[in-house]
Amino acid sequence: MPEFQTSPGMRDILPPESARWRRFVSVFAEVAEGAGYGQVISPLLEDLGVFQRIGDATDVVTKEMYDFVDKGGRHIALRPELTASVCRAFVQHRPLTPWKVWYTGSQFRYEKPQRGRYRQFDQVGIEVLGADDPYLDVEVIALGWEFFQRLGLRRVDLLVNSLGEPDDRARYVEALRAHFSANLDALSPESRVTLEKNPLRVLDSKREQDAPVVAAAPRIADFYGAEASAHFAKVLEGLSALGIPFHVDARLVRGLDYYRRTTFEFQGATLDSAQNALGGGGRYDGLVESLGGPPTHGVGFAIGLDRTLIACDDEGVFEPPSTAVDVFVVDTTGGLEALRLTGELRAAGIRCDRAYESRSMKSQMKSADRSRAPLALIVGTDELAAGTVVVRPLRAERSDTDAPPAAGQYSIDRHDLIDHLKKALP
RNA sequence: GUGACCGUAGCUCAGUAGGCAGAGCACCAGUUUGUGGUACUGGACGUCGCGGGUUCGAUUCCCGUCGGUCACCCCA
Repeated sequence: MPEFQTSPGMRDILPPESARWRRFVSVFAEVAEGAGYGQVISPLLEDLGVFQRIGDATDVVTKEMYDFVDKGGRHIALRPELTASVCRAFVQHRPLTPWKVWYTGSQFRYEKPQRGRYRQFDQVGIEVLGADDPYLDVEVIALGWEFFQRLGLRRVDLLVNSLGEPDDRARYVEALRAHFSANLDALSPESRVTLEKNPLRVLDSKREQDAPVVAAAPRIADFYGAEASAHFAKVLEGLSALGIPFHVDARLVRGLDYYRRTTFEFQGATLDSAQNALGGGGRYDGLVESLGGPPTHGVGFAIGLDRTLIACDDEGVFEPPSTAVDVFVVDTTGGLEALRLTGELRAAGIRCDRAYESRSMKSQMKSADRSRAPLALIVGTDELAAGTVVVRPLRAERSDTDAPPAAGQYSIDRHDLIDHLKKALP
């Protein structure tokens, strides 16, 4: 074991997986920018208070934040999520509304790591600030759905719910508290603790013991006022109009307290229930205000890279992209010619690699094969003297084992090489 | 934070009732004096996660610790 390794819950993303990450983000950028969303790049660090406004009943804020006092005495936190940062940026810069933005980046939560759950994790997401249209909720959900489709995922379930207006929600929480308190004996000890802090979360319990009491709990739908009912009905109408399959899950409550009215979650059907949330979001009217801004509507979602990529693996879609170069230069004259040639080729936009340390031709050809380049360019003493280069197609089936080793290759004048390659390469 | 299981080569894993550390794959080289897939031959690679204890002797037994996986919790 090396002396130094990554901290718990932190990882290195190496090639070729790193190329897949980059493409993941670029696919998301295409979806978002194709709908008029611009990218926000916000700092990794924020004043601790920005996140404390999210709510003091959420573990993300109370137990899981990386925070410290900087050299200037400021109390700083590594961002545990991005919605609060976006809202802070909105309050600070006051852009025109509706403000439609997308983002990507690392977030930090001090949790015990598991598969699909890391202390530094990446998300992509969108937020829209300053519009109350229920069809906007639908647009936001549809963009998330579209993104999963583009990745090739087919086994993603969309769950939607409404938490009602703040008043509705407050009355519902009281009803829940009453219900669970009356059935305290039947609840698991863990849920009794949860009940004290946040009765909504008890609905989320995965313990079998809690199932009967949870099933008998009051339904949020019975507490909607006229406004919330109308908004939710329009959301469902819009989803149906777009042909996006969904089901309403009255027990869907999200972990962050700021959600109101619409909430939704994308679940990977191939994942175990413990870590099956690929992404989620909802409407959070009121968050901007709590950060010192004007009353502002907000809606958005975030999608986790790790879990979504695990789902892609499970479904066998969105493979890592090939990072192969176009040609591989083999130089048996000492390497200076390879240095010149790769420089010229790269300047001409031809992607190329080479071998080093003056290895044998056999060894260099082996490297060429491994590089997955379609062509090898071979320069030996004869070619160097004659001003030519041998072009050898690689990766072809060499079924004819009796053919001479050099079959299929050809020599070309050094001056014609770049033009020739530009035509020969796909 | 709680609980269970696991840490031996770059990777996947054997193994030792406590006595010089193993395989397959991968890597390097040769068989092939200028040519990549197969085959054969050879080579390099380990503080057996770390620290302490017991012992003549510990990778093996005991304790601790760090790391990983899984479940709870939480969430992406």
